[in-house]
Amino acid sequence: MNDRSGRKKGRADEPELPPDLVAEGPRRRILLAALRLFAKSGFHGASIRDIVQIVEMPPSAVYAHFASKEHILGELARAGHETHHRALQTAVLDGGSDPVDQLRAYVRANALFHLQYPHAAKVVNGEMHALSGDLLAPALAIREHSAQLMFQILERGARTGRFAIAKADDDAAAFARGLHVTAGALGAMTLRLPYWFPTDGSFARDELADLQAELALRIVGAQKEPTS
Amino acid sequence: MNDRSGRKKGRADEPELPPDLVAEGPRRRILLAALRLFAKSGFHGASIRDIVQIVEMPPSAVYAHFASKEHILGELARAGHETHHRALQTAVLDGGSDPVDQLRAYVRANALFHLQYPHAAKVVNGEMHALSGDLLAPALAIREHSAQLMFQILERGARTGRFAIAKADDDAAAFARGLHVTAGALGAMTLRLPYWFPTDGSFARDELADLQAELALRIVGAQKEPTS
Amino acid sequence: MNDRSGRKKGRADEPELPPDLVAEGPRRRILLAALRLFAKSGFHGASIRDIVQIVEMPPSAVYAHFASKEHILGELARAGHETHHRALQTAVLDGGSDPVDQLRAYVRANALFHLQYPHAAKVVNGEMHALSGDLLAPALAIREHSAQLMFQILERGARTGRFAIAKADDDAAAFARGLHVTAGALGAMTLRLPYWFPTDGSFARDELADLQAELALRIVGAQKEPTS
Amino acid sequence: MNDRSGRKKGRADEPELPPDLVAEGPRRRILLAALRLFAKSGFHGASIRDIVQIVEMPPSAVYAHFASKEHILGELARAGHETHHRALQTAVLDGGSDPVDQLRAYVRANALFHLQYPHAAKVVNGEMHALSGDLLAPALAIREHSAQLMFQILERGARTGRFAIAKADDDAAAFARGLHVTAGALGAMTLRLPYWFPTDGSFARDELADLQAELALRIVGAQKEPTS
DNA sequence: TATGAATGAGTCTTCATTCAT
DNA sequence: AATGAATGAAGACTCATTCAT
Repeated sequence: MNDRSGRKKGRADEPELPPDLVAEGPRRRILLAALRLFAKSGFHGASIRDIVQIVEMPPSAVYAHFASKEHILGELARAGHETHHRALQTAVLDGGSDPVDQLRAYVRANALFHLQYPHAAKVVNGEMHALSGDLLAPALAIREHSAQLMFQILERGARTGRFAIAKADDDAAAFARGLHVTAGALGAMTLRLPYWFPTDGSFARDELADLQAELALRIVGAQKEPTS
Repeated sequence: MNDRSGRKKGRADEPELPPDLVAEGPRRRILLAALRLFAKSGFHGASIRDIVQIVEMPPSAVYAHFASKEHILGELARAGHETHHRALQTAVLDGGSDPVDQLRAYVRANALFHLQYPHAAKVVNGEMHALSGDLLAPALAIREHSAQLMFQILERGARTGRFAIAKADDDAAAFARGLHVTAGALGAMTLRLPYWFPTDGSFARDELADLQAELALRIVGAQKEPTS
Repeated sequence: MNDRSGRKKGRADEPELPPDLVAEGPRRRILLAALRLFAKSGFHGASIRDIVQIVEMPPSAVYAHFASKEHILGELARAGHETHHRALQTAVLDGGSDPVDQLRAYVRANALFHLQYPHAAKVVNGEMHALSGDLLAPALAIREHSAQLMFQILERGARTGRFAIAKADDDAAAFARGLHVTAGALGAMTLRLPYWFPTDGSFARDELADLQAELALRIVGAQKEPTS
Repeated sequence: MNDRSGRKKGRADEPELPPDLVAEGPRRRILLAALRLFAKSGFHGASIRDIVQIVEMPPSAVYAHFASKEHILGELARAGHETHHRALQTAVLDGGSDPVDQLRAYVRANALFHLQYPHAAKVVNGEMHALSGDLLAPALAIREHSAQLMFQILERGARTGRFAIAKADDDAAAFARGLHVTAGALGAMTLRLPYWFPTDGSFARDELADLQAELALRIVGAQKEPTS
């Protein structure tokens, strides 16, 4: 309850770095500065000098901690993806076996991640084009897992009749496309949160997450009760 | 109905530049190359040299047509916003007076824009941070109009009982927040299209737009019939 | 007496281009614009584009009249030197045979040139470093003539006892050095006029020229009457 | 007393950089190279590449020491003005209370500065047009002080009858103009020294300074003895 | 004469990175 | 770990000039 330091955010002392990022001292400060700058100006729009100006180091000091600028982004991307994925997986596993509950849990957790780590979310989703090779691969792998998790929930929900996935036509391929579009909408809805949600406290994060979960259930056409 | 001649796009000869961009000859080729590069690598990630390598000009030739690299982006952003807004407005005006029809028209038009001009959509939504001053202002103004248009549809639909906007709580402020979240979800769903929809022809654009419109109606809780 | 157009100068319609510059139409306008810009920013500080922006031509149009930017300066320098030299020579020839009268005439003419063509004077004296070869040579030749003219006046004045040229020591070499310093001071005094004299009309050119002539006589230690 | 060892200057090892310029190592070498080039070709006529070619650095190395090319000129201009002003002020303060002595001291010091730092003098007087804002202001302020110092000497000398300032007419305004012209001539005479004085040793600096001081006394019409 | 577009060399400056200490 | 200086490549952009029309 002690809040005497928060300068910009309504909630003080809240970490902006995903917890899967284990770093302390200068290394942590570099990562934090880079995260903010990459989120605001993009990877190519933020220079090493911009970063060290915030952290008050000489540019060369960065290279005692990171092999290259790209490695900084790589670390942020990896940790961001891991924290994100862990949050989703934990939530779903805790969410019971009903696809409706699972989806609600997934969307809530997804939203809360994007609300708590908006900078990381922006970087993770918008700056991957600057990554390549070994720095890109692990993030992409995790991302794929998260997508699969959502697909499985949707598929199971649809198969069991808990969801009424939208489809324009009637055949199996059309169903797959409906699944795709639905997953796309669910992901997009949450992914864009960091770009518009106000940080002035007018929105409670929990409420926002609840609202997005409710919308998610509408999107999939969730039935109120299991159809048996 | 089978079109396999296009090299990159499912449909050949389809313009990638928004029609509000009036340009011919070298100027048009510069804009097109810049559009693609900005969409792929971001404004700061694409150099003038990258652009002219595609267009096969010396770097200095660009400056016979644009005052600066930022002006290229500015022109793309302006035209992109204008074409986008025109599409939305026309669709809504043609959509009748029922908020359900209006929303369907809005979302369909929005989706079709993002499907037809995916590069422009990416640039317009992801590279505005590189713009400032007189180059930024017109785009922002148009963007605000488009947002207002959506809000008016939502508000009217909610007021007339055609929509059942989600809300966590019950008071007026909660309703406003619900409106906000709903608008956010509707916008996000479409805005993310260019990042995942396959260009191999497996999706018909029309079907995709229809599916998103259907999802939109679910999101707002559209009632099947006017309540009179 | 008709003055209804002067925008910047107290005296309207006064030419800034030395009369030895025979040019009309676009060629003249180019020379005028270049003269002003070279005087203000120096040869290297004024670009062809700066020039044509004033004259409202495309840059290429310049090359119908001048072989190169350096040729523009060359023409200004040549004509400036010629007009200058002609003014000095005429004045001295009209000035009678008394060295005192000759010096007065020389200085007056010199001052009037610098007051009437201040831009040309600045360029002629400050931008010669940008000239070389055939463009430099004629100007240097004329300059040498003007210097010789002054030296002859001084020498004759000293020899005839009309002047008491300052000298620190007493031998012949010291006298030559005194001549040198005296000539340097006389030239400098006038040459700097364009850098400080006010164009608001607070100084009458004639008065200024008279004052400098009076100073010149002091500098050479002119005797009131011929010593017989 | 014969010194013919110097390669370029009559006197070897003589610094060209004004002492108010505190700099060592590469920074000093950059300033020195820039000073010479600016003096020869003007600010816009000397490129960073010209400079680093002399100093044997890559162009980027310059920016470890100076924020911009204009900052190099700014530093030269500031230090040049300061050294110049200090020399004048010291000389006048040491010169006694008689305006004649003060003027002699002022002119001697002024001349010696221009003879010892001819490159700095050229730059300080000929390249200020390339400076603006915070780089220009300090130099202009100092310059104003130097001018005021001279004016005060002249005014006091005229008031006390030690000087007979030339004037064409007789009223107070004419006297002010006479003062102006006189000051202009005194300044010009010295200012032009670097453009003509031979560095081959044929002129002793002291003699040159003395000769200019003598001319100065003539210019102001100095009376041999105090009038009372 | 005039022009719109183009051109290659050059402008100043910043980049990520390295190196000696 | 840290640093101050350095570095070569690249950044955006401007230059004087040319060329086809």
